[in-house]
Amino acid sequence: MQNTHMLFHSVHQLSRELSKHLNDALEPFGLYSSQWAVLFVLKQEGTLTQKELCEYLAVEAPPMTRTIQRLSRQGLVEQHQGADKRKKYIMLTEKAIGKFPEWEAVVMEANHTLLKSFGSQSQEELQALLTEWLGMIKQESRGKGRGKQQ
Amino acid sequence: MQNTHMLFHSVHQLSRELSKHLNDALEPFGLYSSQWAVLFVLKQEGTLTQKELCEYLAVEAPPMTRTIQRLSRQGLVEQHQGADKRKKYIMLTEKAIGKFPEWEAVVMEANHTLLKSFGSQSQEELQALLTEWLGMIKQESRGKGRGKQQ
DNA sequence: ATTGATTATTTACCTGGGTAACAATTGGAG
DNA sequence: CTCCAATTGTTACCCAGGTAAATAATCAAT
Repeated sequence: MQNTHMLFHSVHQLSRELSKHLNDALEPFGLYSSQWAVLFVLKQEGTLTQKELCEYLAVEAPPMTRTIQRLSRQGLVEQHQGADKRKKYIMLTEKAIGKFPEWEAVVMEANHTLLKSFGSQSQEELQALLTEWLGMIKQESRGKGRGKQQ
Repeated sequence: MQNTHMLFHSVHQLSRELSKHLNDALEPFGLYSSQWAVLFVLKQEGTLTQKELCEYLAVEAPPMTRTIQRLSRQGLVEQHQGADKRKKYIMLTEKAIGKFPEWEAVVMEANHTLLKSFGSQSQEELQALLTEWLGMIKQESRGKGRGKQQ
C-alpha cells in the first residue's frame, strides 16, 4: 500500500498551501507567517522567554531567534533580560498591541475563506485526527531520546 | 473561534514532523525528502519533463530544478532533451533503479513506524479529509487567477 | 571557591519552498 | 517572413525550518 506516500504528500502539500495563503493575507502589513505565529502567542500569553516560545510553537531555537530579531527590528517586540541573565523575556510593544486587532481580523478572514467550503464537522474531525497522530509521533520520539550521557 | 489557528498549526507541525522522520530514514543513503519524492514519481511514471514533475508534486519550477540538479550530480537521474528543445525529459539511471528497492524498503518501514499506533481507519479518514480540503483550496485558487492580461 | 555539567541563546550552514526576472525556444498573427 | 506572445527552464534572492558548534550564564559537587 503506497497510500502512505499519498497521505504524507497530502499533509505536506496542505501545509504549504495554508502557509502561502497566510503569507498573502499578511503581506500588506509587512508580516510573515512565522512572525504572526509569535505575535499571536505573545498576545495570548503576555511575556514569555524564547525557550517557552519555542516549546509553545514546537520550533527549534535558531529560527525563533531570527524571527524575534526581525520583530524587534520592526518595533513589534521588546526583549528584557531577567534575573537569570541567560533568559530573554519577550513581550509585545504598545505598537504591536495597537495593530494586533487589524492583523487578527485579516488573518481570521483569510482562514475563514480557506474553511468556508469545509464543513465545521469535517474541521473538528480533522483536528481530532491530527492531534491524535501528532501525539503518537511525539511520544514515539520521546522514547527514542534515551542515553543522553556523553 | 480561534481553533482555526490550532488547526493550521497542527497541519504545519505534522508536516514538519513527517519530513524530519523521512529525512532521518534517508540519511544513510545521502538522500533528502525532496529527492525521494522525485525518485518515487519517476519510478512510477518512467520519463517525465520537469514541468510534469512539478505538476505531479505541486511544486514550483525553481526548487525542482535544484533537486534534479542534485540527483543528476549523484548520478541518479538522466536528462535528455527532446524534439522541443525547451523541454528536458528526466528519467532514473540504472544505478537509481538498482538501489530503489532498498530505499523504498527503508521509507516504507519508517512510514509504518509513524503509522503503527494510528488505526488504518483513522488513516483513511484523515486522507479523505485532507483530499477534500485540498481540493477546495485548489479550486478556490483557480477562481482567483483571472485576468492574466498584461 | 573552583571546576564541571547544564541551560539559553546565538552563529553558521544546510535543505525546502516561494516569487521575480531572465534566456531560449516555440508557435501564431499579420 | 516577421514579430510578438506563450512556454520551459534557469538564476538570484527571499522566508521557514533543521542540526552542529560556540558563547554565556547558572547550577552542582567537591
